[in-house]
Amino acid sequence: MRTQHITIADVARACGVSVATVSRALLDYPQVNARTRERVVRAVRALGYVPNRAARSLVVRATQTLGLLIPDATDPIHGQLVAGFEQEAAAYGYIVILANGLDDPARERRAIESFVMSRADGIALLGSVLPQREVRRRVRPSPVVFVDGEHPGLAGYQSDLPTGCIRADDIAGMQAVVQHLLETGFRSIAYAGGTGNASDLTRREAVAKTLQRSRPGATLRTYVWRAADWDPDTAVVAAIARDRPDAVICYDDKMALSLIDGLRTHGVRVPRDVAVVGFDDIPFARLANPRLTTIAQPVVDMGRQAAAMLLRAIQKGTMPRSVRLPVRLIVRESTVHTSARPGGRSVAPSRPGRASVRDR
Amino acid sequence: MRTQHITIADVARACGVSVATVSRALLDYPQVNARTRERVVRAVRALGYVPNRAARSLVVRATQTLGLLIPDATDPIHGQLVAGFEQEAAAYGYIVILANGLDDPARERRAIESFVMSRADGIALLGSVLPQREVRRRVRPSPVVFVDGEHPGLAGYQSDLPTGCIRADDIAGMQAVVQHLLETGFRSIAYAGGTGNASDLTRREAVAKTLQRSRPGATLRTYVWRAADWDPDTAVVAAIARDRPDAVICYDDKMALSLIDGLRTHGVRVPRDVAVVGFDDIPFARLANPRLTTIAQPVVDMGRQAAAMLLRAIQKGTMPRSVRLPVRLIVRESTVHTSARPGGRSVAPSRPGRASVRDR
DNA sequence: CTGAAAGCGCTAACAG
DNA sequence: CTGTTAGCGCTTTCAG
Repeated sequence: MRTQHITIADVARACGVSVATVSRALLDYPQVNARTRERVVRAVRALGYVPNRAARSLVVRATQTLGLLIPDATDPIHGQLVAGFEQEAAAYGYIVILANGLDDPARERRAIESFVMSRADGIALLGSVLPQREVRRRVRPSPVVFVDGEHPGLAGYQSDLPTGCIRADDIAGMQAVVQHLLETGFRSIAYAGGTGNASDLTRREAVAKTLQRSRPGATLRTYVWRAADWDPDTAVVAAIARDRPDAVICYDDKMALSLIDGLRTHGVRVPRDVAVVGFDDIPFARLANPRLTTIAQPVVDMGRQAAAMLLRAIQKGTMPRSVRLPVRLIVRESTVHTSARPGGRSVAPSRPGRASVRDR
Repeated sequence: MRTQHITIADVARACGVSVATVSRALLDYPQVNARTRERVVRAVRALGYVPNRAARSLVVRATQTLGLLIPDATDPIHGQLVAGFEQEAAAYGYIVILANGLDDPARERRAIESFVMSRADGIALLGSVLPQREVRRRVRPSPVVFVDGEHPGLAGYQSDLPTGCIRADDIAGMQAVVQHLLETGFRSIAYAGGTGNASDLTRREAVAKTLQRSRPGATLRTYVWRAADWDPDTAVVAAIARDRPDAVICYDDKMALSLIDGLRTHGVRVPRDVAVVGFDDIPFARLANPRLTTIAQPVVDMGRQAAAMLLRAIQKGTMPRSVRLPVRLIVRESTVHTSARPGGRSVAPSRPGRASVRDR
């Protein structure tokens, strides 16, 4: 345990050259003699030398490190983004330091400060609950990318900064959902959400607007789900079981699956009695029974793109423009009447909306 | 973008003291004059100074960093471990660098080397596919913790190193499952797995042994699932639909849920025609329809413990002993005949095994 | 209580 | 092609 780490000086001594030569050999400088390099490489292996990144980054003023903040690693959707991000970063020799913000501004500030202490060359924030300008100020001069910023002030997605923001096009997604539901013949459509963050507000608003466009004067009944992730909000479930709207659009898949489970306990059948829609297309959406109609966000890709944007910003010194990524409506059983026979096949909706796919 | 970072020298200059004093003030040395400290703190805030961790760790020979390798952030079970690990690390002021090994030895070696370059004070490996001694050698002198090591040589869980290993007690879990199935009246029991890693081999073996103990001579029919995570292995599904074993114990919940979904397509009812058991108790297990009987591992806690063990090893210089954590059998609908009525309630098994709970 | 100075391990001029 | 040397930003003796 108390062994010191091998340093470049040890290697230099071992093969009778200067530390500069060892450094150059390891950095693949072309001017080093092939035989010298060979000796160095051999000594490195023999001694088990591994360069000290801290020392290196101190002099080159770059850490080859990206910081990634996510709300909560427990959520599969965040995990997928992490996977994409880490993959892209690793492909370019960057390491990633990870922090969970838990939707708490204080924790998020601490995480950001930690990234700055680590002098991360770039920082990505998923679901940040802080104002974007505050973040920019804190991390300056490192580039930041916001993925699905959730600061309430961002509701409507109009006020994302012009560069360095990545978003799925929730609004288009919700329009497609509403259109699909209406075309399928559902009349009373409700929304279940309630986190109060930007995307919750935006999604609800998008549903309301789309609904009003086709049926002026209609108001959107909204259920406020207060339970934590995965947990059923029994009050909401009971209310929906009682009200029996034709369809409920949920904030995300987790909520939708919880709701479906809760409704089953109440003896309410989905989609026959109440249709349910989710958001995200987590892997379980298609394994649920009934399989869940949802909006797929390209999450892994968003993670990859976040890293790629940072890498480009680091290299070029200028942050790429913000992007809005397309989502896909995936129609599955939870919004399509199944035949009476248990285990029966799904029936296609009359006319699937544009930009939608039918699954299976 | 091109602004230099503020250094401790800038702060010193700004308040007319030496860098040593600034350093001491920031490190809360008791001997600094209260008024001096005040001036320093003020300057720090005014200038937005954030210490450079690389510089600091170079001199103190500690990085306040933990490395965490997981197979794949996409998997919810791994995400939960990450959450626990990061939480514990953060609570003690450590940052975590994350890498995905993807069950690939080469990637895992690269990740480990990266941790060593970062001079992580401790390293945790989830589902490592490398021999434990090789890993120890590579990371020396840093402490390593193995969580659910998956190197095939570890099958049977006899050969985990005596210190620094964390494992769920899969074997006890499988015994409880088999016992539960037999007591519930299932006779032909099959196993579906096939990753070939340590826990797959061990779980299968545990099932086979337990079965043989109660019915000598019985052989365990095994289905080899070759599809990737989440994807149905259509051949296996078809085979099970044809063979109709009374119950299938799956390697993990993902496989179990895929299987259930596949069987539904074949018109095979779970549990009426075939009962299905998973492993892990991912959040979706209890939202599935039928709700999935499974073995719960304390994953978040395992993450926390992994970090705690490393922290203790860092502090005391000696690694705690390996631990085997208890698991819980959670009996849900997928192994209990439901009433004919759709949406019907579950019926309790005659005598739930020890260490098992009934859910809901 | 504070300052000067010596590194931590490495890279990058600058000489040779 | 290789060696010498001056730092990178910080902590920590050692003197005052």
